[in-house]
Amino acid sequence: MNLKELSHLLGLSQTTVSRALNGYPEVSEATRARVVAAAQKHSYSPNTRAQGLATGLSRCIGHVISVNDSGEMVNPIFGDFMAGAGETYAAHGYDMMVTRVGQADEADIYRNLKARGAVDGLVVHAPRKNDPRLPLLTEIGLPFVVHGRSTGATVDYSWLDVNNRRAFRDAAAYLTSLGHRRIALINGQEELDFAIRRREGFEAALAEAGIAVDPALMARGEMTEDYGHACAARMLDAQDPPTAFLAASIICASGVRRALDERGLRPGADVSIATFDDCLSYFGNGSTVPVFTAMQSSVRAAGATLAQMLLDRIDDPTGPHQQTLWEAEFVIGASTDKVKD
Amino acid sequence: MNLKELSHLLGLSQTTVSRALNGYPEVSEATRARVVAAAQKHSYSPNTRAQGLATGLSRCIGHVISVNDSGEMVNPIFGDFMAGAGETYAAHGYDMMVTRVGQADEADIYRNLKARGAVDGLVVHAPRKNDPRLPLLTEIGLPFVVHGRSTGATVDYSWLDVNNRRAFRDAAAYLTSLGHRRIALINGQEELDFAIRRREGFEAALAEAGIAVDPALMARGEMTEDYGHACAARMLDAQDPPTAFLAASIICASGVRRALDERGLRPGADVSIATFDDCLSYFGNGSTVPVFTAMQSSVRAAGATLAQMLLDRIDDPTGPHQQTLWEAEFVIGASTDKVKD
DNA sequence: CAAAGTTGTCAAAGCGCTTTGGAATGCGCA
DNA sequence: TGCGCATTCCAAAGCGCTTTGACAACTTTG
Repeated sequence: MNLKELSHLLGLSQTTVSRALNGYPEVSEATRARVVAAAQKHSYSPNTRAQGLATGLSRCIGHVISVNDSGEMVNPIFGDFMAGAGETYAAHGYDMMVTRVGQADEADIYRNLKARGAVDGLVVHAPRKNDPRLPLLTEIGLPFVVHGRSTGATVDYSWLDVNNRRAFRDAAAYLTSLGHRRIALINGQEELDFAIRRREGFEAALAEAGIAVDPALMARGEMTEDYGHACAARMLDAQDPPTAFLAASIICASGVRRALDERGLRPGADVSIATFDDCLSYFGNGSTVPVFTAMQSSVRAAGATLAQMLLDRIDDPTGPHQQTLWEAEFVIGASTDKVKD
Repeated sequence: MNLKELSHLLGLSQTTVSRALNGYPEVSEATRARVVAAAQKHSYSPNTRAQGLATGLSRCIGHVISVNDSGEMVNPIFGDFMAGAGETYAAHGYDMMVTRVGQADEADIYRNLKARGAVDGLVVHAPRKNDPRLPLLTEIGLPFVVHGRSTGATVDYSWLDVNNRRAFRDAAAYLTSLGHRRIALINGQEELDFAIRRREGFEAALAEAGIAVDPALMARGEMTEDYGHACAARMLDAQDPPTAFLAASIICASGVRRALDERGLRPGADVSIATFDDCLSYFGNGSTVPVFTAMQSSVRAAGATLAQMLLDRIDDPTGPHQQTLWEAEFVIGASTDKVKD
């Protein structure tokens, strides 16, 4: 069923039917009602591609997930982010496209997305320091918003970020206030901007407490459960082990916890763990009392909000950039306690 | 840059340029080389929508993720599955579209996807028993493949599934062989077909060992960490607690483990845990020796294979259906041991 | 009652591509 | 020289939609 057939059926022109369906005022309400009913009855929906060709818009948003060439790590927050963003898109009649890309051909992919007119805009995930994507996208004129920020960016851009520096500073300060002085940071990959900020926050808190940073207590890497476990195991088995851990994600933290359990150490009572919590739907932080002391911020909410920011930007590509900083909520759970001596 | 401009630049007709780029034989190699070079230089890529309109194909695959209306659970395997599928799509020049859908308007969404010509085919996730989507998609003529199977389906269809029944039968049998007789099943939602099969396998193994099933030791629900923890906590605190657990996913299992830890019980030595493992990239099952005794099957590989099956099907929509059953690999880890008495 | 404005509708152009059905060109061969 | 046959290229139609500009058919106004 297409426009032509439908308009024939109704004895109207394609113009009128199109206008009736798209809410233009030049068509009488009686006609509109008749058209809408017929469209419903014959389950007519305009062909996406034809509509896009005619309007010059794709009504589609791109999400480029970069897969680093070495590992084949998929970001665990991806699903929840998409669920949040998808809600917003659906409400505005947008589709959502996902493109996988290695880092080698990164620029090509973005250029291609633009050249093909495949998307009207896109969300930049996992921004790095001096991320080359921001100037690139600005140059080729593809509207975008960034989940996070990029230190050293030479262009202005829209972003939504969590105050990672503050969150980690506060969490580390909380641990020092409990008397901990051997605090380990199990950080994400420090190519990523948020990980840099987290480290800075961590170091600031230590400095404030007059504690020297110990490189042996700072790890960086892909935030898997196994990574959390391996780092914690190594540190706990070393001489002068940490009495507290600061983990980059609840999945990491769960690996840290496993390392404690293996050694007969109880989280909280023996060794403290604090973690960042993205509020993943499949990995909550306990239902009643929080399992982990955590800095939490919903990645799903971030997805929904960023999607809205992007749609706004597509509506008005020359308007001012929206820049939003969320504070993580700090909750105290069962995994931290005064240092044991 | 579009075809018209490019052909003007080259002093050729649009036809010739289009044919040159699409590898048609009617154009001389010299001309083709010249055209390809120019396209490269001006970074020309055909407009997706125009191309689609002309060919009648979208070169896009849909993935519909159903979000159940109550909870807002996102399937943790989603990211890894998409990463696998995306690789295949990219290699064949296909895009990947994600649509979020509640269960209420499910049929509408699928119909709409077809009517709009938004996708050339799609992957059905999380099939249920007698899943209405299979006859629906067959009726509206949208090629699809199913990740899993649907008991009671009235139509023939292509699928790839893991032998869940066998996997859970074997794992349960392994536990009984270790002397366990109080074995708990922490299952997924039993609306989902795979969960039904798992339960059947579990029950079969118990029957073979002459053990009566105890409803108090069988849970079903969304496979979150918290769910695994809550079920295990409840069962362990009851009188006559289980001596072994069979968990539906490694995330669930990790919740079960937490319940053990809280109670000072050691996995393996005190209480055994076996689990299904989807080989998620961010939640491996230990790097050297497996943490959990597990039935493992890579969901990422499933994504890649299913994508290929779908592309085959789109190529030849009337051909025979491909139906593939994978056996999970059973690995023995540190989380199981002889029953303690 | 003619002129001017409103309202509801339409024919046709155009979005950027593919593809059909020719049409030139060059070549060998009679 | 002239004919047939590849080879190489092209003009134009068409994919399904939106949108411009025009036009009837009615109202309103002076």
